[in-house]
Amino acid sequence: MSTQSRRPTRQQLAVTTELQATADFTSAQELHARLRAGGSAVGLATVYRTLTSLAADGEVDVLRTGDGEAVYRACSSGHHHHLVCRDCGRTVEIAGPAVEKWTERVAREHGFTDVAHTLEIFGSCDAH
Amino acid sequence: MSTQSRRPTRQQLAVTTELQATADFTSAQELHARLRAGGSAVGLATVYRTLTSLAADGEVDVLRTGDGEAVYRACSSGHHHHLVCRDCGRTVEIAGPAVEKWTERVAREHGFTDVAHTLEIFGSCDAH
DNA sequence: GTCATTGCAAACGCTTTGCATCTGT
DNA sequence: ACAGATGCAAAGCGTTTGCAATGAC
Repeated sequence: MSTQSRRPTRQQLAVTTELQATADFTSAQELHARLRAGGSAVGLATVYRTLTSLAADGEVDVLRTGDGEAVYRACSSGHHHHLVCRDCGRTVEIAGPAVEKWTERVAREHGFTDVAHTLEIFGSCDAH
Repeated sequence: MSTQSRRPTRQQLAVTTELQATADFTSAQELHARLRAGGSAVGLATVYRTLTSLAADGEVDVLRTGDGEAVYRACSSGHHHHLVCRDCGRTVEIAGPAVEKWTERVAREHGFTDVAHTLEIFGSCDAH
């Protein structure tokens, strides 16, 4: 089902809409509960399938909470990384042009093309 | 059991020793398998309990892989990243002092302490 | 002897999947 | 009509926990 084409169905539209209506990172379970509460019931499996597919196409950001739950958020456009508090889960978006260039260069130096990367920063934020 | 006091037993010693013998982040399962293979069998639950406790006391770093598995590493062991070929799986170890400093600085600027990070670079290597 | 630790297996929570049904085009 | 999406319930996986047995001091 994945790459490049989604949204033919009521369910997928409900998921993407609900996701975009939420600024914060949201778990699949929570999204599912919210949809159900909002009247537009969607199967949990479908929520997972849609989110997985959206993530594969890079249309949403995914990351893992400290206890291993996946949380999703509609991309706020462009490429960026996350600074995540391991205590409270607060996240800050980070842009780092220097890092982008560095990864690109290092990869090329080793003969790699079509370069992509993942970077997450963890710490304890001062709200503690 | 937790805070500040561990290691009275053969099992806990085996876990910490094996962990320190490994530079990279390692999952509980893998550690368990390695211990078993190495002759010093330890129950899986005990491996988990020990790692959790060590992590709680800040004696090991913990983070989550992309698929939600927890991986552990003895603090202060050599740190590096990986450049991974998405076609053949070939992996190159990368050291990037600049990136280390950058993540540290960015995190501090946002009031985060106790900073750790994950970074993986993906691409297609020239062996194709 | 006392109290913490171990090991096993059962329980858990999140996620994925098999399969029959339903939908969109 | 057909390919793909859906829903349910069952299976998977990593992780945690209850509890009796074991081990440390």
